[in-house]
Amino acid sequence: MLRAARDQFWNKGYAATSMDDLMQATGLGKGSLYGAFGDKHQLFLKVFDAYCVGSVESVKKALEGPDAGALERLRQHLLGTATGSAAPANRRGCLLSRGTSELAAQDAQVADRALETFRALEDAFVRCLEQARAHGDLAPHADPRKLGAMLLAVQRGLEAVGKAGMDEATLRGMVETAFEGLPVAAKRRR
Amino acid sequence: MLRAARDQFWNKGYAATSMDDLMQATGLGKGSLYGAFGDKHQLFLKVFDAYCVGSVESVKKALEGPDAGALERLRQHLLGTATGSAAPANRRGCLLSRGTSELAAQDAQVADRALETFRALEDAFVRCLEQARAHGDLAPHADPRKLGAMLLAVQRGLEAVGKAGMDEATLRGMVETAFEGLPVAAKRRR
DNA sequence: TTAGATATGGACCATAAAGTCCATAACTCC
DNA sequence: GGAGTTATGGACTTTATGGTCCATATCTAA
Repeated sequence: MLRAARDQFWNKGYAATSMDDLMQATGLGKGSLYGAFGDKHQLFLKVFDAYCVGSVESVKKALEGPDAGALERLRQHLLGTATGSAAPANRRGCLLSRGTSELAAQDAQVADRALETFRALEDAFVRCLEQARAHGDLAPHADPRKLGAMLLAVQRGLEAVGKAGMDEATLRGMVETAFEGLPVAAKRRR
Repeated sequence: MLRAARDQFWNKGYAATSMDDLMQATGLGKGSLYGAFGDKHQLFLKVFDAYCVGSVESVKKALEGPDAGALERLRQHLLGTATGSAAPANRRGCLLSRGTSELAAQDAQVADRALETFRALEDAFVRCLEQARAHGDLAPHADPRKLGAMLLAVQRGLEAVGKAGMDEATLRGMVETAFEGLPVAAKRRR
């Protein structure tokens, strides 16, 4: 039920989604919607929050695993974002981006929730990079925090340019290039 | 006059901006607006297009110069984006991002214009990186195209997370980290 | 000055919006 | 099964919206 509302906001944006759209999408009457959520804005917050929770959860799940494959997991995850952001099917992009872009400037609740989510995504990246460093895939002097933040920027950038229709190869190339810049452990000469 | 309309769209978004807002902002009557632009959508396209032209132009201007300082110019430019995206004053972000996020999925004209603009920005970065390579600030094997694309992703990412209120230090750190990953010319030992 | 053309403002219209309200339906618990 | 309570749908109200239309103002050119 929240999923139907989410899809409406996701496809059309907040301002362009009317309560009638939401009624039709959810199959609920007006009284029920207002009774359960208060108003459009609160309903959006509920939906947005659920989306943020789900996003962070799924990223964490995708990145968790042993130290050995950590760097490769992260790489594959970002390549997946690239492919996903480019797919014409997925033209609506990401609700986190869309909601932030449309509302954050004038809605502190949305901005706060978005910031928290970005930080959580960054943290997930950072943890993965720490594992990679521990395993020796990353140089000992590498700074997982800074690298994680940088990769978050890349990921959000993929989203942004993907929505304009940038081709998949370019998006994947962005990820590859960012990864090529990571400080790898010095190769031992023997 | 277009500037007033632009600021409305910029501050409130496309759907949330009413023709009354535009009338009030521009000081024009309804007949004039419709007579001159057709409708709200066409007016937005005009505004959006002007914004894209202006953005590309100003980036090109900021990056142009001799080979010697090219890499540093690019670095400073991106650091400027970081600071600008973080500034609470500039909370509305960038109209290119906002418009793309809100409309690109359902409006091919906006998507096309945005894509063209992203490509132009990338090109400007690429040219700058070519200069840097020619001057020896970048390794001979560096691929300016791929690096430029990656930096574009970083830049758009700054925008995205900045709108959520991410702090300036983190944003600038993202840029610094991305630059630390660029392939520099091997240091000569003598 | 003036006839023709064009630009302008705002009254006006039909529609769609967010939100209220209430008669009824569906549950709960004895 | 029935009294009391809560959830539900949708008619309704008010306001705002995008867009049309036209009387008037302003310009142009001879």
